[in-house]
Amino acid sequence: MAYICVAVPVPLRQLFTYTHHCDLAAGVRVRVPFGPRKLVGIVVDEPNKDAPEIENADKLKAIETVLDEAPIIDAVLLKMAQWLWQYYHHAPGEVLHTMLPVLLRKGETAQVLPEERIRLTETGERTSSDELTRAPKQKAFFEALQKSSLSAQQSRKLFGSPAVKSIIDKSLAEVVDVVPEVREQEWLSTISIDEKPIPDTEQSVAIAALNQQHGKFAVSLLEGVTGSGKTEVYLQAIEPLLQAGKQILILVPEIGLTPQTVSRFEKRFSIDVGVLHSQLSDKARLRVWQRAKSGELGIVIGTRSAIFTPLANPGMIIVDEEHDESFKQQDGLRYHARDLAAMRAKQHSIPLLLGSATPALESLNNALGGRYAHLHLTRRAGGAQNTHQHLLDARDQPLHYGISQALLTIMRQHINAGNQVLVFVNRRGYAPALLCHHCGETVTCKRCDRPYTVHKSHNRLQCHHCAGTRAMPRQCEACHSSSLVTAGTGTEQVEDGLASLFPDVKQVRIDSDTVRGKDKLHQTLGAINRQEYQLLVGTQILSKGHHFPHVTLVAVLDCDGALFSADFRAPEKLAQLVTQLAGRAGRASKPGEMWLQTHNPHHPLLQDLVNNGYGHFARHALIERKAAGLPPYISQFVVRCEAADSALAFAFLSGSRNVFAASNNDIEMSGPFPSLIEKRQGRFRFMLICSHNKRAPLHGVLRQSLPFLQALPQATKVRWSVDIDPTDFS
DNA sequence: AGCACGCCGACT
DNA sequence: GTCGGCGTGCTC
Repeated sequence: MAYICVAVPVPLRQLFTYTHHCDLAAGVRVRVPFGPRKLVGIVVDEPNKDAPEIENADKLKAIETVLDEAPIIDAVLLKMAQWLWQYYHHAPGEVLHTMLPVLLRKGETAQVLPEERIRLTETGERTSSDELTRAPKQKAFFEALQKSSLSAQQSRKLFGSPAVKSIIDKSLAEVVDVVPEVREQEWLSTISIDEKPIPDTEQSVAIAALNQQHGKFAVSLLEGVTGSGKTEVYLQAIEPLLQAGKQILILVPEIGLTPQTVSRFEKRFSIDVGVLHSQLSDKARLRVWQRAKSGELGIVIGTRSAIFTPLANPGMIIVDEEHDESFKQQDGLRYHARDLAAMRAKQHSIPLLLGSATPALESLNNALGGRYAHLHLTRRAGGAQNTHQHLLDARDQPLHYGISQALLTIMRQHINAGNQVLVFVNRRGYAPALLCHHCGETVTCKRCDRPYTVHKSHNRLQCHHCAGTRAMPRQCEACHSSSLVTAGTGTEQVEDGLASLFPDVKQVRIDSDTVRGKDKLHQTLGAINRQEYQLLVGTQILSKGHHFPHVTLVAVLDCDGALFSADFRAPEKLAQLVTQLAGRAGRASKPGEMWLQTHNPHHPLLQDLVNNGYGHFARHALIERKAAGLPPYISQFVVRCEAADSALAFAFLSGSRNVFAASNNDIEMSGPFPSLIEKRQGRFRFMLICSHNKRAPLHGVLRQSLPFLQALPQATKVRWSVDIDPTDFS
């Protein structure tokens, strides 16, 4: 009789011991009884400290069924799981759970299932496609079948269900179940290198440096301005690895995973690329997981959670746009995919490549400190000029819909020259608030205590925190005055204003309200690049991965919010946004300019950004972070707590603070204080920030204290969570 | 997180 | 007399 340590998917920071007639390998799934229910757990190797002693072994239950013949999680991923639950102080069962595709969590088989394929029958083989001239769809399908059998699903998608059905009804083809064969390094039989540009000096240096790193752990930061050809470096750096039969894992931001990105890799190498994104069906996701694990796929591209994809022969990991915030999970297991990529690369002894035009301060600090290789691309391809950036003093200027007269004049010049103008507004909707002109009271969402955003097109108010809406009120709720006015400026109002200021100009608004769904966004972007519009108004979406060759002027309407935000990362985020935006505009023949409208034209950070660029700004911001004792020079974690009863949430964090202080009075704490968004969906939110200049003691305190936090009287009545290395304080 | 057990209120 | 409200406690 063997004792087996199992991670069970419950939010408990412990493992459970079961009995079984023989030993089981770590990484195998088992169905186990757990209280009154049955759960799918995963066997782990770690000796369980919380396990009962062998004397009271009679309390142990037996494993009900073993679900896998061989481990479905390899040693490196198991090691990563262990690191995850220790570093993020999370429940082991939940960690392993998040690492697996949904179907495998549910206990579904990890074996590759037979797939429905359609092939010609004997009758079909003897039939000529000329007999189907009157049915073109059927003819096309039939001719495709003459070349090779097809998957049933793909056939229906390509030729339509009726055509497929007719061919089968005519007994020309039949449906058969076939288990797809596993062909490791399948891509080696088809790989060919498509025509590729000759790299410039900087690119060659980067590629050569990366070629030295094969088979060993090394991290490189590729700091390359927008349009300098980072992707070309990725392509040429992975080429020898692919040819050596090594797999490449590429992480991209959520919004950056476009069909164009994928097809660029597919086209260069003529190989299948596995794609993992949030909208994939569970079945499709499992299939990519299987093909990556068996070594069939040469390249896997995916968003954050793709870092958990198993690989048979890993050769390199790439994190593109590594500064992007979407790499940090913001609920549940709050991991950072970039950190995890480093951890994983180390375990596999393979290189990690981080690429960005605007590196995260954390990565830049590692590069400057010599822990990462630092590679630079400073020239835009094709001789394109950098966009010139200027500050525009908006003080005492009359603003028309949030735009100064000076800026309007510049916009008119660019439009008259036949170019496109991009107006960047950091706010959706019409206006961020509706307020009473008489008493100054704002109309607020009662659930969130935040001003409603005015959405004029629907004539409604919308709360951007809880998504609740209400009709536009006629009177002030406080003084019953009927003179309600909008305050501040959102995309919708800018769009309205520009329509009256530039009545002759076609404009389009791009924000999450106007472009719901990827298709709509791509359609709009296509129309923009065909110059169907001269004026573009939009939010953050515009800064992510799309190019606007005809835009020669980028106008940023409000930089001031970020300069005085309670979030110390706000200036860095603004600088990244502005720099990314500048990089999207103009081309060789059409140099662009950017105007940043501000009430603080002498602010040192803005001055630095505009005069010296992001690289300089970021290096300076690092010095400020060091002086102020902020990350990455210190470590942080935050305890968040939310409850309908605000006093209860506050009390839990006060109690937590006392627990931490008792454990180690060296750690610095601030709070508990309300979150930047104090109330969301009817719940009050508070946080307690804990910092220390060394990571180990900080984590030590947390490890010691967690059982006491769990035992606090409020612990079961509130929702609380721990966020290690927080990046978002909203 | 689930799920059962348990102890008080308004109903056929 | 019961059905059901959700507070408390446990899960190898």
